[in-house]
Amino acid sequence: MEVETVPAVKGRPREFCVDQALAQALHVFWAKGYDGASMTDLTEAMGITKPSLYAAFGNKEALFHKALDLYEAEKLEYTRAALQQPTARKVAEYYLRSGVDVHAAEGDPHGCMGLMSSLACSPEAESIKADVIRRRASSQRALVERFEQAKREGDLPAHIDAEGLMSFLYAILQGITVQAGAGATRAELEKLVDTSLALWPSA
Amino acid sequence: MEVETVPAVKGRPREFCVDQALAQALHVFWAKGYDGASMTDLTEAMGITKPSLYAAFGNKEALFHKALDLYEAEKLEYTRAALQQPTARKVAEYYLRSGVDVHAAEGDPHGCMGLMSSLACSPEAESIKADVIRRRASSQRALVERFEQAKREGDLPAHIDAEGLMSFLYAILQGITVQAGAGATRAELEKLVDTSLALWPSA
DNA sequence: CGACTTCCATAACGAGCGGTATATAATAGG
DNA sequence: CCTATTATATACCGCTCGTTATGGAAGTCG
Repeated sequence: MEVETVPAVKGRPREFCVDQALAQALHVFWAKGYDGASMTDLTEAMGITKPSLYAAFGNKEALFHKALDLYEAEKLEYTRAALQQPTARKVAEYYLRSGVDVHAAEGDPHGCMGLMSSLACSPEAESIKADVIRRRASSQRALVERFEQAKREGDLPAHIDAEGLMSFLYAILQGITVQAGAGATRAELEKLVDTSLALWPSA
Repeated sequence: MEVETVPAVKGRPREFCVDQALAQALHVFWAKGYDGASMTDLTEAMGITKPSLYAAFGNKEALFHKALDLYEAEKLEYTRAALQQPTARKVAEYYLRSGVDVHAAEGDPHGCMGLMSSLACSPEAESIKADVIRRRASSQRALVERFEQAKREGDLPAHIDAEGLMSFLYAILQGITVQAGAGATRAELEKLVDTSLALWPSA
């Protein structure tokens, strides 16, 4: 999978890097939300003009979906890595501590891009909401299965409801992202995580 | 404090009820968020024209703040009632069960108006965010004090961090409102509450 | 009955939105 | 060199936004 140094396409070559421009667009969407990010915001941050944007990405909605793909691949990778942890408790701890790392990071916007786009987006953005909710449901399903495996392996009490526990863990994570977006300090978020883990059921 | 049946004002009397119109506006803001609710949405739901709205409420932002006042007074009253419960556990249970009742009610929009307005609002609505966050902070302070009282009264273990527990309870509530807004069923939300309460620290 | 005051209805304002038509510049193949 | 193809740059489109000016309708006061 070598990058072709010679473009082998006919016309004038584009003068910007698509991946880099997409990363800038992600940053804008993350900071301002789908509706709040105007095409002017986006093109200025991406360093390209509107026709270039439309030629390369389609339209605003398509750009957002591609940005969301990048966001999940880069920033939400921890939701997959967490499942590999040996015990349910460690899964939860990995989930929450990584959640704090990602959603209260120094150089990135605070809060969760998916959450802020699943709420509050208003007019035509129903497809955005649906996309985010669909992705979230997939992640939640994996978490339920992981907890049922943990029950079988004995590191979760048998009386625990896996779906309830997943919903619980997800709620904590959502609370983390909400509070991070509202300006909570990292110390406050870590205290929240510590408190949550102190209450986590032990086998 | 009698209602004056004779207006005693000079000009033409207004033809709509301000309180009722505000209630309609609240419903629209709750369902669509600050940015998502257009003046046309609002005036249509309120049954009045734009000049009437501006004369009675000032502008969109002032209308929102008044709607938020009404929302807190009517729908978030439970956050104050919860503090009166005799034990910290009952405070938490009252908080969470009322949260489900309010944010997944039949006739009202699902999710929390304050939360959806504190996230994602975009351009000029910074003052909205600040207002919501300020109100939230006041509620959170009361909860911390209630938990410290509970520690003194012995119905919370002494090693518990009151701020951490408040942040935890708030995160669950925020998770409830997020999941309610995303279409979670009432049964799912109640399962989340049951799981959370099962993990609540006992004295 | 005016005079005055307040409210309602229509229509319009400027600004910003997402999206695009047009013209020009840069590369490839013939 | 010429044509075809693609990217860029400028300017603009129609639309909706929040907000307001204007004219008339509906009241109280003298």
